[in-house]
Amino acid sequence: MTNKLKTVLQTLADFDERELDQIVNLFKPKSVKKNSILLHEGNISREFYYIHTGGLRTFFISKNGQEKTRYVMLDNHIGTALKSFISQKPSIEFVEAIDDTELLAISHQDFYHLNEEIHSWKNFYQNILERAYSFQNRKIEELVTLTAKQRYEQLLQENPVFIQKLSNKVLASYLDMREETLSRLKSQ
Amino acid sequence: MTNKLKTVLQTLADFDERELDQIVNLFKPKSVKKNSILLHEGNISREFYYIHTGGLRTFFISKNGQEKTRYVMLDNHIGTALKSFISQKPSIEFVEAIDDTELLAISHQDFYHLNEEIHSWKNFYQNILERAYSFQNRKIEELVTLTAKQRYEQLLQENPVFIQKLSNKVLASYLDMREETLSRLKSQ
DNA sequence: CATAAACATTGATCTAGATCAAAATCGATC
DNA sequence: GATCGATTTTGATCTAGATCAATGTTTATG
Repeated sequence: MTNKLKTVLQTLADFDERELDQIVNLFKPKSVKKNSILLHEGNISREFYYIHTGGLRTFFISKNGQEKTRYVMLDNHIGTALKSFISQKPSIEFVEAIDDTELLAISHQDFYHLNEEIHSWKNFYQNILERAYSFQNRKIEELVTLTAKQRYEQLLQENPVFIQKLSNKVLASYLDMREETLSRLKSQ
Repeated sequence: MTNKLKTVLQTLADFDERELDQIVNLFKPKSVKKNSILLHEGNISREFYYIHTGGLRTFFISKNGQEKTRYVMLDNHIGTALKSFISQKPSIEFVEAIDDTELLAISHQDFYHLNEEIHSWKNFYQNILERAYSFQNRKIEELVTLTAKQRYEQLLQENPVFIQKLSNKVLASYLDMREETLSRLKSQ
């Protein structure tokens, strides 16, 4: 499990073997059941995750009670409720397991501590932030230029695994449409 | 003009006086006329701006030819077409002066060079990225949870200067609605 | 200053996707 | 494996905001 994590870390910054060992030792294994909540709205996001198997999603609940999925992490991906993790202020987002999940978690404290201990960790974090920014940049473009159908078809092309692994309910909220609309799009 | 820039820089990271001098010397003054294009779609974003007076916006053009304003910088704010600036790949965004504008610009080369020369510059850049991420995070929340009217009213409350300084055309595209819709909301 | 071009307003109509409602299917638990 | 709750599908209707169109109003340019 930690070997795969090392590979992922190396794609994001230039660590030597000793540094990688030091880093992955700070990632603690965790098993969570489907539908369990790892972070509840109002609490501070204090962990950063690497997903070994299964998956997590972050979502928030709108004024009129609808769940809005912001981000999905599947096998071999990393992430967390980033806004609260950055600011260490209460999160408006939940983090939830969308499946039985095996993951590795590093605490916020250890994460920031690595900034001082390992020079490349700053580059790693910078890289995470740049990617998170670009991801959202694209999401905004999609929201303001594409129809529901186009958003669905683009995901089908670029990330079909999402459509296999997510429930319609979650997938619809990720694509910013109602379940009924997604159901109709699928049956075309 | 450079003194105000120093103040802004200091709110974002911890620089000493010597470092500030070194930094602001890399920012070159520029005067641009209203409606002039500082960055054209397809070109690489090679400058980062501090706006002294006037304002810039970034926008892109959708498949069906509509302008979509992503980001607006007014007096004493900083920014650029960030995605292309980060990746140094061709931009899908334009940068345009929304008014006659006096600004200071630092080149991408100098900007990244400062990463090696001034330790706190990494923190500065990290801070910029965190803010850019959070800004977009919020924008997505607004797009998926608020009505056109609510988005307009929120901006009226939080940033009325935008409503004074932007043309209806630009403001409407910033709020993701048509000019006609904005016009109707304003006259209520 | 005149004239064209860009921008803003107002009204009428249209439509993508939401909402409401009910039936059908799936899946966890005893 | 029967049962209850959650999820998905299907149909009917509604609506926020887009689109289309015409007119009024600023603003740039020779």
